[in-house]
Amino acid sequence: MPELPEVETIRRTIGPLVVGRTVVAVDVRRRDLRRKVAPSFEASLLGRVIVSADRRAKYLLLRLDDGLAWIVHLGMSGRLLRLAAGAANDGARHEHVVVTLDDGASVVFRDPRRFGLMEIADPLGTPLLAGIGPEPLDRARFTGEYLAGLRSRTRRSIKDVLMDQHVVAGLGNIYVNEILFLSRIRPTRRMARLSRAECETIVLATREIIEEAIEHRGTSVSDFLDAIGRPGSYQWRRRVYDREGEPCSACGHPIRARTIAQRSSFFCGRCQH
DNA sequence: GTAAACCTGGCA
DNA sequence: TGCCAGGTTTAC
Repeated sequence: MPELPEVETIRRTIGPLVVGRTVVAVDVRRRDLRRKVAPSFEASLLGRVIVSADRRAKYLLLRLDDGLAWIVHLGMSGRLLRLAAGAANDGARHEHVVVTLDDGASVVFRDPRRFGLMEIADPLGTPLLAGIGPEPLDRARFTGEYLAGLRSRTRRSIKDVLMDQHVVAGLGNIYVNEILFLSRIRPTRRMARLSRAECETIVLATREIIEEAIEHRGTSVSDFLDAIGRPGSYQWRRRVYDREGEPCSACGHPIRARTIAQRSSFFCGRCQH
């Protein structure tokens, strides 16, 4: 489900509802997520005050009053939702972790596929966040010069490179497809064969797409909902993702689909070179 | 590099 | 029944 804009949307919706609250109960119903939830998880979270809600790449960081953070990755199908005190939640499945706060509300981690993960750790020390590339909206670090510097000795496609979290943080399949369409560059193009100007174009397109997607509170192509159950609206602005056969918004040529870097990819064969 | 793995649900 | 899905990791 979630790439950077969706995680950012979760952060913005859940932050004001949990910051300042104390954790009064922690219920881990299933530990076997993508990585096993540590035995110390409950004790590390219980009694702590949530002091801020931050995001790094696709990770949500709920910082605690002891300097550690409750770090959550939503994987493909994960959701973090806030249930008000006494809210009916009958028959809900796949709710693997429930954290109750001192106002009676709870934060629920629901993840049918269990590709998500969570831990309590120092964000500066955890291997989870080590080596992640610059945030795409960081104008100082994610630049055309930076991208151009990655061109030498790699045979990787630009799509593969942009989805690599070590290169740039938080981009996934939907937004990389959109970014390359806006850049007019085919997802199959070899990184090494991009011009410096094309690297600049990609950086600008990334910023534009990601800012626009955050403004629209993410993409709900099947089931993404924010922490209070609202869908995003970026799916109505998509130009290529999951639009195989539909006319290109720029030239009318049908959008093509093929697998690139192990993921379904969509592009206009006329506009993108 | 690419393929398969993790796991469940939805849809043709 | 089979294929696909917003992600990441591991193994040829």
